[in-house]
Amino acid sequence: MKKSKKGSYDGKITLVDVALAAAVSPITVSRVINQPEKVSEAARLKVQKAIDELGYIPNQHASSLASSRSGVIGVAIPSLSNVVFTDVLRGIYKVMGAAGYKVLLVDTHYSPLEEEKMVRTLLSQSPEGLIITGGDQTPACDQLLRKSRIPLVQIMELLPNPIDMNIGFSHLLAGADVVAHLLAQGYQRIGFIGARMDPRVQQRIRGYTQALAKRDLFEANLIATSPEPSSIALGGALFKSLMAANEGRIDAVFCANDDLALGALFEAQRMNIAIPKQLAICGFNDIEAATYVNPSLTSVAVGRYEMGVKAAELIIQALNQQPIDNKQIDMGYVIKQRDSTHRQQ
Amino acid sequence: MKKSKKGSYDGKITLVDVALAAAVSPITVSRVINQPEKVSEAARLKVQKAIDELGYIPNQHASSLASSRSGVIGVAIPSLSNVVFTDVLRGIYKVMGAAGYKVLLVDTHYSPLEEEKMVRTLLSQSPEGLIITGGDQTPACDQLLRKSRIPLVQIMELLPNPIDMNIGFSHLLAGADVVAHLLAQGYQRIGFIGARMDPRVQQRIRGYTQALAKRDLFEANLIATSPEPSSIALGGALFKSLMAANEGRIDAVFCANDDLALGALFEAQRMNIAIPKQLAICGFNDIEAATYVNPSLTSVAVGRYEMGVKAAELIIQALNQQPIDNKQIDMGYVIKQRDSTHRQQ
DNA sequence: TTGTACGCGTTATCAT
DNA sequence: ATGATAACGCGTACAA
Repeated sequence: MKKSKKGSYDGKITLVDVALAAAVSPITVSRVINQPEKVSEAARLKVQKAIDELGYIPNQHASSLASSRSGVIGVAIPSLSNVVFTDVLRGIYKVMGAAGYKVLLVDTHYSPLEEEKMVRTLLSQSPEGLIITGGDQTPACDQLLRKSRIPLVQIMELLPNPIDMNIGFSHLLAGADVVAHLLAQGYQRIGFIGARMDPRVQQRIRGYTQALAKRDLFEANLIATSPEPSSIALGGALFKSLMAANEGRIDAVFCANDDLALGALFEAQRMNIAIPKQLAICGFNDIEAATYVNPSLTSVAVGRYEMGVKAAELIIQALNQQPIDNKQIDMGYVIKQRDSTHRQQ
Repeated sequence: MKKSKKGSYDGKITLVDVALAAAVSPITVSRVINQPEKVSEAARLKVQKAIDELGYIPNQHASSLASSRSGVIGVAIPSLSNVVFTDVLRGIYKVMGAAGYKVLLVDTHYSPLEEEKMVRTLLSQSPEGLIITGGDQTPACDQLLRKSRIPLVQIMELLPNPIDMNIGFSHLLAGADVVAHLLAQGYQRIGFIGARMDPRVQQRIRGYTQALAKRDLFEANLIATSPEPSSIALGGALFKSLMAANEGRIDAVFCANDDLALGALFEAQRMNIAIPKQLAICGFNDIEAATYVNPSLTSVAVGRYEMGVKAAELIIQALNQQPIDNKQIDMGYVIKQRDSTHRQQ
């Protein structure tokens, strides 16, 4: 089962095998694959024929090693079971796929330590670019990334000290704006429901707290949170404890995401609380259900797919040595007002 | 910026650099990383120190090339924006991550041609195993996979002719069972709403059609479909056209998935149709919202995460040369009856 | 347009 | 337990 110096059979067809079959040199085969325009029509056809007949598939590891170009972009996200990230991913895959890059995707489970481990994994694949979530890296991971000298985009939030490039929006401002919206609608006792408590949720809470405190409307028991992953079920449960902790004296709930908001909304319905008459509910992320649920759910919309696209484009620009006018991009957000927070009607 | 024969600096630290720093041979460094037990305590410490100080990260491409072990498992799914697949993915990542394998994930966009392209991409990375969705490969892709001689699992549905291993459930039986359930509840004119029309949805329709035809209850205009991706919005739209096409004479709707079902449910509410009194709605996949929406939504539950786990375990078993008792595994399904199809109460 | 020589960073093999 | 040597399969640089 060994393979002799020149292309004897071992199951794996190599470039040398193709070269032998086509009666050309290996480098010509290489060129047919990578720079067909530099090869004569005749040679190209011969080689292509051999490739097809032998079912040759290039060995990307050998190619990467020889050229130090892996064609791989590493991506690290905190969770695979959250639309928020898969939407961004779709944008990344779209652009990277079209540009001929493969995406190596890792899941950090919201843990900086896991992230560090995963970044090592990614780096060992000699990625040409990296897209990671947020700015909550361990010091070691931060060092690793700074030393790596490849284009890097941190996504999902605006960072004070980006390692390289950064694209996202201000969760702090968004949180404060939601409060402003609710106040403008006449709601006063505004509760907050949050789960998983990642850095972005914490920023939303800060925005919420600051906005309320500024009007002297903040109280600690207005906040109900859980370290567990968000879910509709958890939203319902947190809503119940929020109401209990305030003896029902709550007239609006700001939920850290739409799953929690749906849970709160469904639970409120079961408790026969009229929305938005007795109680307003505002979500975050604007998932599709927000538009169609009854009553429709006010939520904060962000161009996640577009953020993925833009992040990928930034990487590609950097790889093509094109100038990048702005290393930090604010995607902004829009509060989509719907029935669930529409008091006067 | 070149690198001389022995470890002069070029930005990339190699195994040779580490060996030099630790005053051992390169192979010893390699052993410290891959088979630490075969190295003396003293050498191990020296080498580990050098690795840490230099920030050495192994080059996986060189390793793969030399050892013909890439540590990569290729996974192909039709869509990143569908919980159904990301749930499975979570299971795959869980097991593969724990076993030290990297996952290379590609998105086929429900297209066999795209899938063939992506499979080529995957194969060029010398994956040690492959997990792909369904059995709708192009002939060329099928050939590629059969020739590849690496463990392969086809997931999501039960296939008549699996290439290698197969894990899923019968969408045909599930479709028929849903009809049986609705009939048992006393519903007679049962419509079907479907979108995207991939092979699995088609099987569900076949099951539905056969079950109805057997009782002479089938009519062509009971089916409303669209080639577009499923969404809540589309569910609402298809529901409206289904009702229009039947002049409202529909007393149950079987939706190909829960997004469509939620769309139908929300739209029915807006049309003031009482559920389940006037109309039953049954979904498919049992996403979390099905349990909590009001009224709660009957749906077909499948252990997707478990399917991902099992698929990954099959691959690993095969890689470890362990015997595999059953190359085809039926995950089964359960109809979760909830309020939306509960006529007598 | 085509080919030659060599190196990419690591591991397998065989010695010591 | 440790090391020398030769691949692994391909691309770069230069030559023809």
